[in-house]
Amino acid sequence: MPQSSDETDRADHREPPRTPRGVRTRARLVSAARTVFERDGFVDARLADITSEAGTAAGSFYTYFASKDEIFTAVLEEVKEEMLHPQVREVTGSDDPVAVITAGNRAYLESYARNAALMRLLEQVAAIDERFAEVRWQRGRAFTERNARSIRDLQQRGLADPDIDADLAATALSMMVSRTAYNTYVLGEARDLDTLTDTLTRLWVNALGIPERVLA
Amino acid sequence: MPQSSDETDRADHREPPRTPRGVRTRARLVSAARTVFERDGFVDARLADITSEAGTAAGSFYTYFASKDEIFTAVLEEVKEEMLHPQVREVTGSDDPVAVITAGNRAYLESYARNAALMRLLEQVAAIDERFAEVRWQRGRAFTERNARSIRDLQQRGLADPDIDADLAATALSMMVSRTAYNTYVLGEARDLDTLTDTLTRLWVNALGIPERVLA
Amino acid sequence: MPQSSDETDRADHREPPRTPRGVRTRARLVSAARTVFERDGFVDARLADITSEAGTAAGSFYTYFASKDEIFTAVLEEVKEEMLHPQVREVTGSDDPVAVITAGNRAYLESYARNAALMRLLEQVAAIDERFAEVRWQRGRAFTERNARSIRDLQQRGLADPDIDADLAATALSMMVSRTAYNTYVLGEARDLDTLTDTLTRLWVNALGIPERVLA
Amino acid sequence: MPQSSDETDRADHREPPRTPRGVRTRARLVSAARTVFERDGFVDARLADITSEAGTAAGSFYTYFASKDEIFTAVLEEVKEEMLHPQVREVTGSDDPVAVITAGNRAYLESYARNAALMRLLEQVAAIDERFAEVRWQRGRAFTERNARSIRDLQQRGLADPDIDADLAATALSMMVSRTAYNTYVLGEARDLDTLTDTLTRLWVNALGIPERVLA
DNA sequence: AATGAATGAGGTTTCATTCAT
DNA sequence: TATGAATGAAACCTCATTCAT
Repeated sequence: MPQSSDETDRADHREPPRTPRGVRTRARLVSAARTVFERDGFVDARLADITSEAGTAAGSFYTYFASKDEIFTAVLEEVKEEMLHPQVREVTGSDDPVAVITAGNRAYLESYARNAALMRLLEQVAAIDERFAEVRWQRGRAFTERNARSIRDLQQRGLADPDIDADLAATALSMMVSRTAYNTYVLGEARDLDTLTDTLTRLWVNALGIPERVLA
Repeated sequence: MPQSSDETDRADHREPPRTPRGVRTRARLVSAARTVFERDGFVDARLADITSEAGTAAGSFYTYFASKDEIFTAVLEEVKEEMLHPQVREVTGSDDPVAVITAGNRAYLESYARNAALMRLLEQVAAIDERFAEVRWQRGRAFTERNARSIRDLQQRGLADPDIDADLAATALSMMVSRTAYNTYVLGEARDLDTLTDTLTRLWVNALGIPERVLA
Repeated sequence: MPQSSDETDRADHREPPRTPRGVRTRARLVSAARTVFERDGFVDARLADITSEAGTAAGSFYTYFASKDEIFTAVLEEVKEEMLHPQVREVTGSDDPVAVITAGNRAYLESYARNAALMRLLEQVAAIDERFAEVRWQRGRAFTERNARSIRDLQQRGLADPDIDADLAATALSMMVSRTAYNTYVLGEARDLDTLTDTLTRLWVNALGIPERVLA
Repeated sequence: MPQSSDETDRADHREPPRTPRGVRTRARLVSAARTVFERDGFVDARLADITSEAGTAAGSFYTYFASKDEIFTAVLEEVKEEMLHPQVREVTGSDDPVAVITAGNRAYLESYARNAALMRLLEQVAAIDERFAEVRWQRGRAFTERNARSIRDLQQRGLADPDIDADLAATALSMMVSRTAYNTYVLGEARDLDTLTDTLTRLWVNALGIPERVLA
């Protein structure tokens, strides 16, 4: 009778390292994985490339990860903070909705530009693998829900078109921004950050029917 | 550029069939490829699956195609018309811009819903392979440019906010619609077509500052 | 030059083994390759035959070699010493040119007879692949140049026909010996070693006009 | 009960063509085969290359030939005359043995230079396939035997060293000439035809001990 | 915990040969 | 006789994964 009682016989994730050396090796692997994934894409990346980039033996990979998926998850974990475009709620110090939206969009675009390689990678993996599409969706959800709340708030204050479905609008406008960012920074359709921010913000603001005069 | 073909390389595309039988076999392969690609995704699709789905010998694949890429290109060719969401210019019979935009969006969404499996596939391949990202971009371009012209026209007629960068707006709004369609029909976030059309149209119309009264 | 390696190509040679076990495995593969090549010829030898002869998995071949060419090069490396027919300069202890030539020819023929299977293989590969023709040529060159120097020396000492082009004669006489050896030991035209040595030596000596009385 | 009663069930050679069209097609195939063999070598030549070079369909090959070997044999047949270096017996009109040898060597070298591509091919095939080694051997035999007779004749007339084994010497000297020709015209070690002829002839004449004064 | 060699299933690709038209 | 498509055996090659040290 096997002692493992989990879903399958095969462990599909590994114990975290118990020694400082282990911690270091694992970190080197994750960092190497990010480099290789960003360079070669998820599909073409070979575990051998990752281990050689990390300077470890091929076999060491399995001390910490059970699969390419799993190390990719670890990469996502590592870059989580980096990915979270700085929240701008209080940053602006302003209650002007347009100022908030402008700041949010700008922060998002700057973050996108900085992490373009990673964003391309994320899109790639999400397009291939449903599990990671789910991850992306969960993340976008936080952002979208914040936008939805904000829209509802504006609607209640009479500052946004009340006939618009807030959830759907939040999704659609988020898509507009994120996908335009993808076009610009991943596909390389060169555009000026200021123009981009201004136009996207203006479209966003107009779309929701936020009164024109609010614009600076 | 590693994968481009040089002079000395083996031929990387094949002669078209010269007999009706050949035409049939090739067509069976392309059709089978579409089925397999849509089912398994580009990456996981095996040539053996395609040939067995087509009912041909494994080797017959190479009579018409040199690679998975190449048969995928052929699939794209085959579905080209299917993909072109019906142009709605005259269909509406109206000159009302909102009616035109509504009709355009609805047609796009219906087409997307019909071809969801294919659209997922396209996104997948475009995310993996730059060559197909380029193909997708070229196709979107036609659509986007039409929108840009339309926006400029409205601006000149005083029916749209003249301060907006028409090209960028066209891209951004197209992204909004296409990506929301992806969310809905590929990722399966269930939404009602009417609500979707209305909301996207309203956002689009508002975003461009097209006079409210024109609506409905 | 189609088969030469460019920068972007996959590595076309492998790292040497880093452990004794690896050294052993590699050696088994090289030895097996020699057996298979000598038995089946270069063209008909299959990598699967080599690995099964070596008692390794098929994939292990690629741990050490990138191609059939490459393991053949390794075989050549391994047999390099074996191939070098013992140098006879001082061996004879004599300064008599005829004795030196006799000893050289005999040593060459004996070596050829011993390594007939390998010599057939070499001829085969050199005839097929320019790269190995070059290798053969480089090796023969050392031998031929030694002969050319010897001829020039005899000419200066008045012991050989001074009107003969020493380099060309060296090549031609080397060809005479090596090709006759091939006829005898590879194609199997049975001949007695003594007769062979004597006749070839006599032809060689006469050809250069070395005084008859020096014989015997 | 099968109607074929030959050694095997499979016909391993084909009937000659019965119609003028058939004769032409066959001839085109043989000619194309020669082109392809000379260009790509026997091993790398594909039947598809031959048929496409001949401008026939792939299947037509088997109307006339059962295998690559067989069409190669047909190529050899076609070039038989071309290959036979002009016999020089009476051509010289002289009875001077040196003049005869000179003329023979010169004719051989000229023929070799003219047919270098073919000679490379022959060497290649002979090195690979015993059956064709045999063919080459049979052909060389005629030449060698003529030389052996000539040597014996000279020996009887007191014009050549009587202690030399005439058959072996004939072989060895033929090898000397043919292999030097290979070096020169196939491997491309550039040499002047006159020097080549003179040196080889002088070596040959000296080797057999033909009196010096006979030289022109 | 680390190493790097060994494994072999799983795919791709080629091309001589057959076959229906 | 000619065609060209279809065939499938037979190789090649890769790389995630395991394993002995």
